Amino acid sequence: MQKRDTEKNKSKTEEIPKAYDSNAEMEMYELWEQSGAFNPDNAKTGQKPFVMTLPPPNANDKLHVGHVCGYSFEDTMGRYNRMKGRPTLLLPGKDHAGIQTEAVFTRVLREKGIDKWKMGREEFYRQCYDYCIENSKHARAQERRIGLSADWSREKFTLDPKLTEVIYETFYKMLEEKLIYRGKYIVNQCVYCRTALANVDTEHKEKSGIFAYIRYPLADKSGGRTDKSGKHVTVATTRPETMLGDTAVAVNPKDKRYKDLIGKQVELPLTGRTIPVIADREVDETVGTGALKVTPAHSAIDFKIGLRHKLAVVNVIGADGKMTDEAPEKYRGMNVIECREAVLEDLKAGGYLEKVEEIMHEVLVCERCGHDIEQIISNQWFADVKDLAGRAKKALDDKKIRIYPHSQERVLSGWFKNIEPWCISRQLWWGHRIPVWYCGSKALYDWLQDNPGKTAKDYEEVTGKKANGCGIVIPGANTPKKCPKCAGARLEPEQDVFDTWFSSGQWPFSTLGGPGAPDYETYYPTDVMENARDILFFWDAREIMLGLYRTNTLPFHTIYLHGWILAADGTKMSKSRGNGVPPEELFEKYGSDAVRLWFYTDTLPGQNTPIREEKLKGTRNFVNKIWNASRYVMMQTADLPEADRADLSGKIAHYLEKFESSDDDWIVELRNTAQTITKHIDTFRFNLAVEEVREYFWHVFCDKRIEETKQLLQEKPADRIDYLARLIAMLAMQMKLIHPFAPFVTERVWQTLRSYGLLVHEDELLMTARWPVPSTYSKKEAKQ
RNA sequence: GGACCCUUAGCUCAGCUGGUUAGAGCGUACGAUUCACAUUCGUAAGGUCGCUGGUUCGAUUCCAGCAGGGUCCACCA
Repeated sequence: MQKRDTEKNKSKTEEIPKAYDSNAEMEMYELWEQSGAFNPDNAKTGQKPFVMTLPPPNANDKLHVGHVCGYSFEDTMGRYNRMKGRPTLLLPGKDHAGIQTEAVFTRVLREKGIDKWKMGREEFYRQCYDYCIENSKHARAQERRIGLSADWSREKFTLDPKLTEVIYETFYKMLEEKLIYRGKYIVNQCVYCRTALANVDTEHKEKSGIFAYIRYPLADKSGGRTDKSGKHVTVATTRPETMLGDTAVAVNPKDKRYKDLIGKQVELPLTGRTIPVIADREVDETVGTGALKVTPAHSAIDFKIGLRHKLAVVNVIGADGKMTDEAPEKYRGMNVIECREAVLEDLKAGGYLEKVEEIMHEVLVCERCGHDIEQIISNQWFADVKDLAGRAKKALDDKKIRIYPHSQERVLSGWFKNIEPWCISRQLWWGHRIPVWYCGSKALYDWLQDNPGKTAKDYEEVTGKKANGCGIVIPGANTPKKCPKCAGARLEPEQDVFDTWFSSGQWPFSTLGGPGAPDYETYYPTDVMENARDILFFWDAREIMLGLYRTNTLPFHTIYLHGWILAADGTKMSKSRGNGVPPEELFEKYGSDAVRLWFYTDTLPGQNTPIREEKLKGTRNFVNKIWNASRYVMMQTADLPEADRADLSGKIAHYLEKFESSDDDWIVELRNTAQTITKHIDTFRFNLAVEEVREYFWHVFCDKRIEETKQLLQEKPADRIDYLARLIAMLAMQMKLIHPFAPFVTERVWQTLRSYGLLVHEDELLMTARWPVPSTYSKKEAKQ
């Protein structure tokens, strides 16, 4: 009987493979998923939930290494808190990513020879939706592969009807409170994407350009043509074509050179117009010639000067980047580059061009497509977020929200301080349509806004167009039957969509159903927001503001910003460079656990790290070490008769139960290590936690305790069961400590231990096992 | 123009609130290994902790300045 058992167990041990097979990781994932442990509703404790709404990757593409890096940190926090007994919700999702997806899918269509404009909005939307749903499948597989313990039953897409409803409610509320309004301002226009953009959607890029010095001759006293004296004022500009829209020349009032010119008229070459010379304190005497050509329609600073001096506005560049009908006939329809050359040529021919310098300067480009931004005046929807930003700033300054790294707190605070109205409308098809209707027409509404005090009747008289309504705006998702004010039935829907960040800024509560919904009541506010530094302003900032607005609560108390992963040569990974490393390649070569372990040590907050294959080999070796040490320990039990095995199992349980109070030297040492690890996780120092884990497991447990146990077993064979029990208990404890970082290998060890009947009183799954030590640091300490 | 970060061994980086011989991984050199693991083990070499001042009994750690690298913000036409 005893012999048969021995043989049975021996053959069982031989089944344990010699090297850890990371390709079998997904077997463990299936185990977790089937258990229902990802869903916090199944948690049995009454503790406060731990919640993270995971930043949704763009639905239009596969994940890159940066995404799986973020997921690794998110999952570690989730698993740790779940083991601490908190019902844990990691809520996954995908983002429709408005402008970017529209650009990507437009290109996809173009490659197939399909023109988006011919296809039409509805069909485009339908196909783009399918495209995103299809692409999301791939991302979802990658999310599982990295081990993300997310609640898939709650997965969301930003365009889901329920989320849309919540977002619309926010809009209606802000509209009613006049925090959202439609207005005519100078905005950034990407003529390539054909839409207005918020400041944050643009970036500065150094490019070579020209600095043209242009003479504006003094007009004679009658306001007519050139003064015979030949006097002139020279302006310098990088954008000569915009001179066609100039309505003044501004000089600093203190500038002696131009003192006499203030109030006089100068001739604007090529246009037949004359414009005044004005004095404005914002003009910098040291730049260029000290005389600034003022183009209110196409420069933000000029727009402001224009408002101050009530200057006329001449729109010469259209939303499509072509010269408008307000430009002299010759230039109409040209794009800005063509027009620039034509203007320079004509200025030269007329003797107005003094000189042209080649310079390097910063230009605004579209954050998504890289094309030059045009500043134009147009009617857009704006959110006045000044008050919200003030509240957000206060919360930040009061340390109600902590950012890792802390240095970003001041950066974000400064951003809140200098906030400007946020342009939330985009002239795109892909996104949430702004839910308003115009009585009569949008044109009527905008005309009435531009002409305060006027009526629809005035509109008809002035423009010669039919008003067809009273020109009010009617909020609502569905077509209203008639105008509530004038009962008119001619209602024009708004075509613009929301800025993507208006919807993703509501992610922490929109995904939970919004205020009042059961999930919201249970799981809001969330705890930690984890993402990369590059979307701090886009995303975290908006979440704080809109969270405060809609819920009167901060949506989370901590922002953890993981570092960037660069290509091996230290440059940014990018598709165009072709130096990106697909996550799959890393998973296959090293296994998910090894990839995760590398992230924790190298992609620290505020740090950019090149991908290092040697390091991944190192972490893979560590994973294998975990496996082999466990394999050895388990093998020691293989030849035990059943009776001894039961004895062993009981003693292991005893060690585990007494873990917090034991005075056994080895256990005390492990407990201290566990406390250090706990403290590091609680203070978001994942690198130190993993260092501690590795140092202890490899160089203490393996190199010392296992080796010493080998000795003891030889010297005192009678105490064999005791020694083995201690060793196995120590192993099991460490599986718990390592699990948040390397979930797959530790779960497999756990399962193998269980299949040997060695963890009879412990949880079936390691992922729901109890964390072995409490947090010992004080709350105060953690906040510092 | 403003702000932030980085500069520590050949490489990539740790080093929390200042304190005995400054650490890790990888790499290098030499050696071990019929033992759970060659995805192992041992030993060793290798650093004026960017530079210059300051605070201190004592600074890689705090402060100031400088140099180099990186990032972000910004309406220099």
